[in-house]
Amino acid sequence: MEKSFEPGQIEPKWYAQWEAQGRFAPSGDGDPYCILLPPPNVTGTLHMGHAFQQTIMDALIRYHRMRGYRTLWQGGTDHAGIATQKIVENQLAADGQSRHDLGRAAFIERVWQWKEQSGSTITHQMRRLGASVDWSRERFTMDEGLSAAVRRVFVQWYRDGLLYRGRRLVNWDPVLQTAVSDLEVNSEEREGALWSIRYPAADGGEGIVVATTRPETMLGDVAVAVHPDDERYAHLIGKRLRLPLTGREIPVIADDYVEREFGTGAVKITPAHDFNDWQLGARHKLAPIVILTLDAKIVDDAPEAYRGLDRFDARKRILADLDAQGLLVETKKHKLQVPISQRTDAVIEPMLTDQWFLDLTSETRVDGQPGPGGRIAITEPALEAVRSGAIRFVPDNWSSTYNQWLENIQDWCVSRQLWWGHQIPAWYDEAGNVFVGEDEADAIRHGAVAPVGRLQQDQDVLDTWFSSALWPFSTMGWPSAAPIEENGRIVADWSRDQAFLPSAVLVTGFDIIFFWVARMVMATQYFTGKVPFREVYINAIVRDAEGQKMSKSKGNTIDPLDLIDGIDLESLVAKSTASLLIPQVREKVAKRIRKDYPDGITAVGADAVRFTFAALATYGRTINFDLKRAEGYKNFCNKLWNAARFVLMNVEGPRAAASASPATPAEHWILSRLSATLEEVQRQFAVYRFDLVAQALYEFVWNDYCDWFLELTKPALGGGDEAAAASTRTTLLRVLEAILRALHPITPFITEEIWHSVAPLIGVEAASVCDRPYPTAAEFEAGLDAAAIADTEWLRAVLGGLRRIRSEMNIAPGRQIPLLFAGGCAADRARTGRFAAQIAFLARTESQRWLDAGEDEPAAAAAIVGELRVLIPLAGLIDLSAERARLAREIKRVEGEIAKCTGKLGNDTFVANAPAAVVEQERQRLADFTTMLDGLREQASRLDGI
RNA sequence: GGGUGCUUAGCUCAGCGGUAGAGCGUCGCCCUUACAAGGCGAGGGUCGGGGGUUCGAUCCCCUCAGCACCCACCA
Repeated sequence: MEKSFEPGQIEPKWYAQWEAQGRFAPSGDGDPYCILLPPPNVTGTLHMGHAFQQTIMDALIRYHRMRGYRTLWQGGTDHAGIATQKIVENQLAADGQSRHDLGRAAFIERVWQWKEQSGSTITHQMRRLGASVDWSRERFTMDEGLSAAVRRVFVQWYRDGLLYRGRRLVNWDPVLQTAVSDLEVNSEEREGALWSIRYPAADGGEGIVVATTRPETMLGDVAVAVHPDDERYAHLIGKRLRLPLTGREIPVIADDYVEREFGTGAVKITPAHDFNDWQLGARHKLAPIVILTLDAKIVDDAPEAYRGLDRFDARKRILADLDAQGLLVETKKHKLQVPISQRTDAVIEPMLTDQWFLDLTSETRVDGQPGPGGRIAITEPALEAVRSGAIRFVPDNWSSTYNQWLENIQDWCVSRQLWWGHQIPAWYDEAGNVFVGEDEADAIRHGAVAPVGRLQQDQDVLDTWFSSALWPFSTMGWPSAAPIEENGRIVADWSRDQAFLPSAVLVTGFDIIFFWVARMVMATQYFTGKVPFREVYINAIVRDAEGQKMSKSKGNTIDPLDLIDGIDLESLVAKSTASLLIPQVREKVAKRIRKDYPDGITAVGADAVRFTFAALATYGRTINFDLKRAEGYKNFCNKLWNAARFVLMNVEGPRAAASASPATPAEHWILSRLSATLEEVQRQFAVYRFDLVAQALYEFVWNDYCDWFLELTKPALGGGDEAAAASTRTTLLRVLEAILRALHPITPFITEEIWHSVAPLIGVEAASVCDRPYPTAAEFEAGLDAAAIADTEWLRAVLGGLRRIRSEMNIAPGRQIPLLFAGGCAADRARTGRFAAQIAFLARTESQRWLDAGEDEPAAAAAIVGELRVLIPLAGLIDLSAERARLAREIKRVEGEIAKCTGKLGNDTFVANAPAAVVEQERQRLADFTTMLDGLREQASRLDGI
C-alpha cells in the first residue's frame, strides 16, 4: 500500500467495476427495500443539496443491501418542463430566434437533442460520488412508459370527475406566458404606494375616495365596495359612481369583506385581475372586465390613451391623468406583498384563462360549483395515511406542515402553456366539445357526443409535477400488464416490481413536501391503493460554513465534484463567474472566492465528502458545510489507511483461527468495544441519525482501534509469546475487516480498496466487500471475558495517568523512567505483574517494582488508580513545586466532586425518593473519589515533608 | 395572522431528568519505524433570562427576550 491515502487513485476504478458487475440491481430473496431517487432535473448539475441527499440514500441502500434485503435504488431524471424549455429558448434567443420561429414539432425535437446531450451530466456526477443507483432501470419522466402512465392517470381522473376544465383566475407569468401553480409563486415584500383616488358620484356628487396599490386595474373596475355597517358610506350604498378615465358607471356595494380601518374603507373591485375581487364579484354577480392581455399590456377595448401600454407604464400614465383631473387625493408610501414568479422573477398577474384543474376540495370547488357527488376529497386518504402512521415523517414535526397544507389546499391547476412536457390528452371538435382519452380514437369512443368536424388536441402540457406524482408506481411498470422496455432493455415489470411499493423511505427536502410528497401520496393511493413509502426522511438544507444560503451570485456555492477532485484557484474563479452577467457581481464573487479559497480547493475524495455529509446529518433543518470539516474526514480516511498499513505489515507469521478465543486482554477489550459500537450503529441507522452513526464509527476507529488497540498489540506482537502474537494478528485483521464492512455504506471506495488486501488473510472469500454481511454485535461478542476487559481498562488508566504526568512535567517522550508501585490491592499486584511488558513498552519505563514493606518512599509524582499509586521518583525528572501544584489542583477537583456526592447522599429525600440504582451509583462514586482523594493527599503530604 | 423550529465551549453542533460532550480553532511538548493529513497532554461552558414541577432540571411545564424558516388575499 502507498504510504498515504490518495483518493484520486483508488476511487474511480471501483465504481466502474461495481456497475459492470451489476451489483446495484436487486438480488437475493430478502425482503424488498426500495428508495426512490427524487429525479433530478435532466438539465441539471449536481449541487451540494443533491450530494448530501444522495449520500444519505446511498448509505441506506448499501447498508440494507449488505443486510440481505432485496434492495432497489430507483433512479431517473425529470423533464422539468419550464426549466428545460427555458434553457433551449435561451439558446435560440442567442441566435435571434424564438420557439415560434421553429414551430412546435421542431422545437420539441431540439429540446430532445439537448436532453440527449446534457441529460447524463448529473448521473455521471452521481457515479463519481458513489451512488449505487440501479442504472439499468433508469427512467425519464417523458419516456414512453411514464408518458403512458401520465395519460392513463389523466383519463381516469377525468372520467372519475376529478379533472375538470374551467375559465378561472390563475397565477399568470407574463414573461413565460403560462399559468403557474400557487406553489410556484413567492410572495415578496416590496416598497410600493397606496394611492387614494376619488370616484365621483354619477349624479355629480363628491362620490367616494378609494385606496389602491394597483391603480392601473381601475380600468376593469366593476364596483366600489364598502363595509355594510360603515356610517361614512351608508348613504352611498346602492348609488352609482362615475369611473374616472372611462366614464363608465359602477355601483357602490356593501360587503363585510371590506376592512373599515384600512385605507379609506372603500375598495375598488376588479374581478378579472384580483383573486379577492373575483370572489366578491361572483357574490354580487358582477361580470368581470378584462383589461390586460396575456403579456400584461392594456387591451384594445380600453380607453384609447392606454391601449397597448405595459401594465407599469399604464400605471404611471393613469396616475398622471388622475392627478391632472384633481382626482388623485393622496399618495402614501406602503409596503406590500407582491407575488413573484419563481422562474422568471416577473410580477405574477392574476389572469382569466381556460385551464385544467385537479379537484382536491371535493364537494365544493373554489369557483363555487358543486363537486362530483358526495365523494371524499382525495386529500382525505392522504391525511389519514399520516394520521394512522402508515406514513411516518422523520423528524416527526414535518407531519404538521404536511397536514396544514392538505387541510387548506385549493384545486391544482395542472395545465401549462408550454410546449415541453406531456401534452394534455384532450381534443376539441369544431363545436367546442371536449374529448378525453389515451389517444384520439379512445377519446372519440368515450365522447358524450359525436365530434363535429375535425378534432384538435389541447395545445397545453401538464405541470411537471403531474408526472412526478406518479413516480412511485410509474417507474415500477404501472399500468402496463407486460414488461416495459426502453431502448431495448426491460426497465420495469409491474407484476414483479410492485413488490417495491411501498418503498421503504423517501429522502427529500422540506421544500418539496407540497410539490411532490403530498401529490405522490394522493396519486399512489388513488391508483394502487397503497402508500408510496412508509417513511419520509426530511433532510436538511445545505448552507455554507457561516450558515448563509448557497447562491451563485454570492459566490459561496461549492461544486461537490471540486471537493472530491480538487480545483486550483484560477479555475475556480473562472468557473464560478462564468454564468454571472453583471460585472459588479462577477467582481464581488471573484473577490470572495480569492478570500475564501486562497489556494483553491484541495481534493478530499468522495469518501471524505460522504463522511462529512453523514457526520452533519442531524435532525436539524440546516447544515453548515465547512470545508475544514471535510478535510478532517479526509484525515480520518488517511488514518484508516495507515492503520491498515500497520496491520498488513504486522500480520506476517502464524495466525490463530478466526473462530478461536482471543488470547490477550486487549483483544477481549477491542472486541467488546466493537460490539458496543456496532449496536450503536444499528440503533442510529434505524432512526436516520447518520451523524451518530458516523460519530460512533469515527470514535471507534480512531480512539479505540488506532489509539489504543494498535498500541497495545505492539508489545504482544514482539513479546515472544507466540500464542498471544498469533491471536493478536487474527484479531487485528478480524476487527479491521469488520470496520471496513461497517464503514462501507458511508465510505464505499476506501473500504473496498483496503478490504481486498485484508479479507483473504482471514480466509474470507468474496468478490467485494459489498457481498459481505453488515457486521453485527452478535458476530463478535461471544466468549468475551469481562475480567480481561476490566484488566484492559485498568491498564488504560495506568497509562493515562503516566502520560499526564509526563506531559505536565515535561518529561521527554523518549526518556525512560523508573516506576514504583505503592498502596494497591492484590488485584493491582496481579495486574502489574501481568502487564509489566505492556507498561514497559507503552510508558517507556526503565524499571518497575513494588515498594518493599517498610521501605521509605522516595519523593515522586504519582498517578492514582483506585487504591494503587504509580510513582515516578522525582530525582532528575520531576519539578517538585510543579508536582505540588498539580496535586493541589487535582485534590481541589476531587474534593468538589466529593462535596457534590455527600450533598446528595446527605439529603434524606434524595435517598428515599431516588431510584436505588441512582443512590447506589452515587455511593460508588463517593467511594471511588474518596479513595482517590486519600491517595492524592497522602502523596501531597509526602511532598510537603521534603 | 397561523404554523414549525432554534438559543449548550471562541466557531459549528450533539446530548437530555441523576459525573456537561465532539469536531474545528487555541496553548504546551514531541518527526517515538502505521499515520506530522500524526502522537501525547492542557485550557475553555452560572447549557438565552425569569418562574414552576421534582429528592434532583441543560433536559419536562409556563413565561419573557432574541433569531430563523414555512404558510396566508388585507385593497
